[in-house]
Amino acid sequence: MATLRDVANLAGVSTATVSLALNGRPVKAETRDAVFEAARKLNYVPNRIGQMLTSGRSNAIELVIMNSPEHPDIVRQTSLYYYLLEGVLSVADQNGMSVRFAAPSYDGPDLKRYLSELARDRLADGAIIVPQFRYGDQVCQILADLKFPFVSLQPEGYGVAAHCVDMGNYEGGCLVARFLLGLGARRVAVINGPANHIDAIERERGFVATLLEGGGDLVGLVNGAFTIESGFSAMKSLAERKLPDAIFCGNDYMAAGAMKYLRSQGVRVPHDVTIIGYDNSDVAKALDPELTTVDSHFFELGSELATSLLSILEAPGGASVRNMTPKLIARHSHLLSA
Amino acid sequence: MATLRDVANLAGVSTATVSLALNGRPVKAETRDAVFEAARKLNYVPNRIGQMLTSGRSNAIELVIMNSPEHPDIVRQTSLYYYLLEGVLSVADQNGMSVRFAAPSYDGPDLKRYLSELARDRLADGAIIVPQFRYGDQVCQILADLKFPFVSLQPEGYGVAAHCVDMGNYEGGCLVARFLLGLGARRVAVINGPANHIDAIERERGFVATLLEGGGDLVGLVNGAFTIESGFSAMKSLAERKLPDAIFCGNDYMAAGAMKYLRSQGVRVPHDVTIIGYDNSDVAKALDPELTTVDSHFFELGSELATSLLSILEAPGGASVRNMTPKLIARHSHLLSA
DNA sequence: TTGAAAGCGCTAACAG
DNA sequence: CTGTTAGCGCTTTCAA
Repeated sequence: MATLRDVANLAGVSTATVSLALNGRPVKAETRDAVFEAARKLNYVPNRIGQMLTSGRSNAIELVIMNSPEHPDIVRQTSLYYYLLEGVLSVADQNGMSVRFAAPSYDGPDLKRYLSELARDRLADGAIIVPQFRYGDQVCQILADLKFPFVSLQPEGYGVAAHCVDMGNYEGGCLVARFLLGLGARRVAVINGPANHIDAIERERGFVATLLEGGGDLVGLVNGAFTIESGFSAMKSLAERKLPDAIFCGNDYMAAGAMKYLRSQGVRVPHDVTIIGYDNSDVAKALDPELTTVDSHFFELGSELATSLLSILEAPGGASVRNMTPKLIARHSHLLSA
Repeated sequence: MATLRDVANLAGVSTATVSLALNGRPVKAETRDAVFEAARKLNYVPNRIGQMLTSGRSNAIELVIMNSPEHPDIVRQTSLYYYLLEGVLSVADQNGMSVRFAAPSYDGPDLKRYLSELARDRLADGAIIVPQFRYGDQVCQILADLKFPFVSLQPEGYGVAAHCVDMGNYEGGCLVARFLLGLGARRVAVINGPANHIDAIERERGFVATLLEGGGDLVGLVNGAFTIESGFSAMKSLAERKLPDAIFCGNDYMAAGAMKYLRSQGVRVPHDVTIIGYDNSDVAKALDPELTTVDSHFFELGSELATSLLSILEAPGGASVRNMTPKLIARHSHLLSA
């Protein structure tokens, strides 16, 4: 593998000159040409490790998607984060940064070690944290104490003051409530995700506040696990009482489960009851009727997180919030008011 | 940030001794204790960049999921690769390796540059390639020429002799054909993915060979794009002729689209026609009726790829194939024979 | 405009 | 068992 020294020898100049030339610094034109020619001949590609050591930067960012031991399946079963990853990747790519990926779990001492190494082993210049659960502030706190640059996907004021991107779950909940009220729904139930999942909490808060304010009644509330099966059982337990006008499900998977249970009981969607999902995931379009849901724009979320992190790396310190706006996607799982 | 030298100073020994002690090499017990104590006090975490530079290894592997400019959506819209990524991550983690992620496109000169840098910039010790499309051999060829260690997710004998993990698409196709024949199906159609997608080709080859051998007839064949919409249109064009007994769809998304079209026409699944999907993706379980499909075990595929790569890094050279076995998941989108 | 030399943090070869 | 020394590949003063 050719090194800078090889190029220097071939071009008949010093390594310092090669470095200058290759990095576009002022060098006599002929010298520059000779250097480039030599580099080309040798198929020279700079050893990034060498560059890192001198520059002290790794030009990499780490995407950290936290997992809960209580709900190990959420990440694996809801592949939304793939889109987020793609969004991060696109921005990183454009800025010559590479992306590392990790998905540690909240429990045990391993986490502390992981974070401590993340912050100090110099493999990444900064991190994007997806806390998911309430205990996310532990993570942010540790990173903040270590003065390691990071952005977190969470609403403002959850624990540590830091840089965050708020995906707009509260607003999304409001959106759904307003939509249902507009449809004429009055008696409404919620099948939500885990009670300690940040997104679930926020969606519910926004939804319930807007619903009650608008004169609707919350007539049922069950927590599931963001999975199809849990949506099915949640719907089952909800159906023990009189069916509401509409059911807001914390994500599309649970909506799919709920619809499955209803169909098994001969209840028609949307004819007998309206179902609303959340996430605009793959399943939303696959269901029949297609699911009315909320799109959080996960790809754009990823790019926003990456953009935000890059600007923090440029100008460290402070705290900030960027608010993303979810969008309601009206499809066929709701009925217009009579 | 504490360095080795700081630890050495505090412990009153040389940096070499600290290095030995920290790496579990023979050192007098008291010395070792002193070193660990000093390291702990300083919150010392080894700078990986320094380690890399001396060892020449980065302890990272790069997961490369190739994209086609013709079908830019496949990766973004079928999130299966997320599970593969998780599988790679789990093995990497267990072996102290980290994972980088990239998703380059096949077109243009950028690809060559990307590969050339991948192979020479020393940021990754090896790569896992997911070629997806036929032109994948270009990529493997370049990497092989550069003598960069890699494993490719593809069947044996596709281009360059190398290390590959075969996900068993041919066998999966056979599985479906045998299943349908066993059900009594005779007139069968296929809605397949893009004609240049490796997985699609293999699934079809296995399927058609087994079907004809078993006395079935192939009465229709349309290529879609692995998306719901393309499944919908493919089904529409297929339905211009007499409906077959069964339709094998190249993936679950297209099966969802096909089912949607059929339902819109009042055709009942599985009563009037049997639909089989592929991938056992999230949508398979969400559909109603739940989709009979084939599971390729993407998580395990990821771990296998990583395991394979790690062993190549241990003992370079040669070529190998590891065959994975897909599994048919019988659910409710098929009818038992009368 | 260019070269010599130092140094980023670590490991390894060699002496002692 | 431990210290000295050299060196991994690069960038960056500092002189010339």
